[in-house]
Amino acid sequence: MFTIGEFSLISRLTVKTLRYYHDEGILVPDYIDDDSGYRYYRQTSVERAMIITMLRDMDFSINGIREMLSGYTEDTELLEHLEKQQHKLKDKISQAKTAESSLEEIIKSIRRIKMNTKHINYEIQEKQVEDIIFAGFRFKGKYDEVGSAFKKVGRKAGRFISGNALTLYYDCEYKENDADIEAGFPVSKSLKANSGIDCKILKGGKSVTIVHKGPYESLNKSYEKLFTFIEQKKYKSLSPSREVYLKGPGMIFKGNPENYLTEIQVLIQ
Amino acid sequence: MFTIGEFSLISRLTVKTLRYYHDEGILVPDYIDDDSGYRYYRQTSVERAMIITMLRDMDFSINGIREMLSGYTEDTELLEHLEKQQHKLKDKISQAKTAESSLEEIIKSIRRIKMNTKHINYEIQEKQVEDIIFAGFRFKGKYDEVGSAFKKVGRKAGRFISGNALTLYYDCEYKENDADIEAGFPVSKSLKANSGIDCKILKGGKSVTIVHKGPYESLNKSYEKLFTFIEQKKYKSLSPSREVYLKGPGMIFKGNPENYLTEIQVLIQ
DNA sequence: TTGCTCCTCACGTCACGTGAGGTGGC
DNA sequence: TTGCTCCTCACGTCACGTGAGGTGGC
Repeated sequence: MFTIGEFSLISRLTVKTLRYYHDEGILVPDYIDDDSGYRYYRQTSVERAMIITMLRDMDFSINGIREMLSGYTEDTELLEHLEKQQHKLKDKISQAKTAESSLEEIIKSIRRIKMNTKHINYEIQEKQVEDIIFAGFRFKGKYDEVGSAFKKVGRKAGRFISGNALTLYYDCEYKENDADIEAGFPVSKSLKANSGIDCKILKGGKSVTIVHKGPYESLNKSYEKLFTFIEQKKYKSLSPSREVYLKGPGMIFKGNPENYLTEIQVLIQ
Repeated sequence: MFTIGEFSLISRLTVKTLRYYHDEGILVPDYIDDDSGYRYYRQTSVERAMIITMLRDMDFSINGIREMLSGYTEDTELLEHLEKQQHKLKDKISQAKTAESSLEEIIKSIRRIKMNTKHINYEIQEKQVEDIIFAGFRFKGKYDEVGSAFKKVGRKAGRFISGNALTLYYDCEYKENDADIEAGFPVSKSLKANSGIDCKILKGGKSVTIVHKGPYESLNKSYEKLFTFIEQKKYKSLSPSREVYLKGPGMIFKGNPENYLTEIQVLIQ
């Protein structure tokens, strides 16, 4: 006869679990001391404990186990129980598998962004910007409406998207409410115009650029730097200016705005 | 603005769940009527609801989701969360898989027993019993000690077991306490004698047999029939008699004793 | 005496579900 | 008025875990 502690070590079930199984009547001690209330278990109960553990591993409920171990379930009924449980397990497996693979996708895309934004130069740069095919939605409104514009274009352009989201600002000044904005994505091939979404080639050329780190509210600081530089160099800036969102709120997680990365590009003559 | 019921239809989350997510602060209504307490949701919250659903599908806890959606987790931290969750999911999958395959094994073995016991003849039969290689443990004791004897032999003979458990009764009379019993299994090859477990060839021969259906306590009825028949036929019975357990308490489930099937075999001259 | 094991009882966990009892708008 | 939707509050679920407060044997 083993005390509950010894039996716990043998059966690899916690003392609490053993007491619970006693309460539930699926693993009753072989002897209980009337005075102390101590539970004692025989060697033969080890086997029963192992069977219960096995069934619990198979996700059977305590009630299910009680019924199955009661000894008065017919074979056919027992088979039904087992097959039902097998189905449940199979469902669980396939669910977990799809969840795992979409999680994998998300992890990959975050890693990709991390890789791409690892070796960024935060200085003002003069560089050549390439031509791109651009699918965009142009509207007049507030700056914070670009989010829904991206969604619109995203739905249409879908799998042809070939780079980071970007916006074109056609105004030469800052406008609170009625800004002339085009928001969209570079795409791998020209798409048919559709519900306000237009495709065109954005000509590249010589540009001055800077990568802004931080929330969008502080973008003005980087604009200031950039235009001061352009003025010093006596360049002439061309409209529209562009913002490329290297790292932003993203599709799923908002992220920390302090870590947002936005490249401002101004074409020059 | 949608009422909670409308939003429930759109988001495919129950009203109760939406109220709970409100309480937990992970999906707060966009407007709450002060008088009625009615919750109202905007279109933009649909997306958030979908993200939460996705994360719940991936088995994230409400607290985990709250943290991840708070917007102030760094990328590295976020990646850690996601990878941790991925590990959890992978563990869950592999656990469920092993559970499912052992369940499959059990189902198969029960089906096998069902098949084998489907077309059984319950009449007294005269038939030829074949020679078998038998690994057994012989002891003097009570009938209900055969269980542990089977276990002993089972552990040694393991994968060489090639048929149903059987016992040999060497006494010519019924003994309550000091019965001379050998319990074991037919095996596919002769094993070395070891800790009281002995291997030998059980010679077959002409026999009278009957299949007993029901608990072991009622076996005496079938014995009576069998020996009455032997007497009538003027056969001479040979010792030991055998019991072959076609269907019994089994390795895992006790089953219903009313359905136990035991073949009694008595060799005759 | 001390330390260890055992006991019971009540409450906590997690993500909701289930009602009871009541209100408000069409 | 009726039927429907919404509300809050309290309690239930499932398989234990956590701790408080206490006992008994070495």
